[in-house]
Amino acid sequence: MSRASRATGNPMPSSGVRVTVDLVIFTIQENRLQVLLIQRAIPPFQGRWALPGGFLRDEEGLEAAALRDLEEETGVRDVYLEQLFTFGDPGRDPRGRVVTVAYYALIAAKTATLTASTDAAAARWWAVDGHPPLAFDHERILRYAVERLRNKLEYTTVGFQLLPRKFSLTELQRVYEAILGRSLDKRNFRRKLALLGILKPLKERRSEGGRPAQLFEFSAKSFSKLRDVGIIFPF
Amino acid sequence: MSRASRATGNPMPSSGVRVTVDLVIFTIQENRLQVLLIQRAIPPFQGRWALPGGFLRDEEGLEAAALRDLEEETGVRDVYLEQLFTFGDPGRDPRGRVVTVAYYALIAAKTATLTASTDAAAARWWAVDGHPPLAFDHERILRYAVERLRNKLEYTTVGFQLLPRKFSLTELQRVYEAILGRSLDKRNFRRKLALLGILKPLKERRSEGGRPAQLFEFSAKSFSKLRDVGIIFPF
DNA sequence: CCAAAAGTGTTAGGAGTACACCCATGG
DNA sequence: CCATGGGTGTACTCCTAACACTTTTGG
Repeated sequence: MSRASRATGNPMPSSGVRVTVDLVIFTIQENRLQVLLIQRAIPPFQGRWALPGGFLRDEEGLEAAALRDLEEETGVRDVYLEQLFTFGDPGRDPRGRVVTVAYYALIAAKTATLTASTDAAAARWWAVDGHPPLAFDHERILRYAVERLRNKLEYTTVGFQLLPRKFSLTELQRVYEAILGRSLDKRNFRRKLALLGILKPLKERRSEGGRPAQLFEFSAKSFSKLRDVGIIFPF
Repeated sequence: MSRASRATGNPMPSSGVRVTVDLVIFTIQENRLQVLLIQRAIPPFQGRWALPGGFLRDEEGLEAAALRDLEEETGVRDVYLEQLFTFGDPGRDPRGRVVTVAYYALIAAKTATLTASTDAAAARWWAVDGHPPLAFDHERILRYAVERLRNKLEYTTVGFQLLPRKFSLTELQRVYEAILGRSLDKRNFRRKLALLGILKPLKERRSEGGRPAQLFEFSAKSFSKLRDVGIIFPF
């Protein structure tokens, strides 16, 4: 049947399937990984917290829909966004058959404004280890997103997406520690970064109750080189 | 709007979006990575080769749809199957808005029967480096699948899925070489495998024109240990 | 001068890589 | 006995991981 429908040109079958895009939006606050949740105002799962998301519009690409939702929720654009997984079990939404393409996004601390534009529902950041029960199968989606983020952290440079353009090495290390859930050795961490050569030292320093820290910015030029050579990034 | 539609309980919008599941089915033949393609009998892309796939049924899970298609095309069950990516750009299918959830599958050499059950269209294996032009955006899907397979090969044990239960170390090495596209050092390859302890030597040997080869089977017990410890698998 | 955070080197162990010859069988 | 593929060990390099004290600033 499947090949037949493609091969024989049967008209596209009518379908009760709806497509949504859901977002796992991460940030770092107080050295902890946080996720943006909204509180549902109506059934099903009234009062429960859920991942933000919405239906795919007819002439809209998947990533475009994710970016639109993201901007509606947080007011930010130009963030790291990556498709996570597509969830389509029958029965995962009591209102009908819904296939959800999940994305995750990384936004720099303090960038988000959490536009309270939308009606009734609350929206706030929750620590990933300490969030309330979630609606639908969103717990599963969130767990999967955290797992993906942890893996990506180890062989890419996504971690920088969670920091402002200028940052100290200690701040960067805190990001890694928050996501990986373990502490890292300061000297080994710094040596590895120096070796990778992907940080540009700035002339600025910043004080925070002790000796002022050298500030850095991420050097995009070296980023692509890193990817090409396939260097691994294991702390 | 997106949050609103979830939060306020608007009725599910009607949608022109259709969902299909497409399959990249890999096998190894003649020491080369092969992919199963079908030839389209009618427009659009009449005569072009394409990935097998079909529309998602209303009460069918995504993976179930992929397994059903797979069995229809090849007659095999119990194969490695993994969701690859979801492609949803408007305009990727001239017949209308189609969101495609792509899966890739690995089947052991000579397992597939290529059931010629379906009407008109041809179906055959093509070497991945040497396949004809593809319909729709299937070239992109195939490239992505190969990339994913290469990556997975390096830190998981998916490679074993392309071999029959009993195999020699040389056969296993050929699989790795075919997928990675480079030759590997025999001694290093064998030492690494011995170190991982995921192969069970059998009492059997097999002759193939030279000294008979020791046969092994994959030991599932050690597999889980490998994943838990997070050992990497880089040749 | 004290508290707080930044910054800095060495060593030992494990993994990766390169490399060449003998072994067992069939014809 | 020869052709064919199977099987084995060593040395070097590089990366990882463990580990403690000094420096610079603000109050």
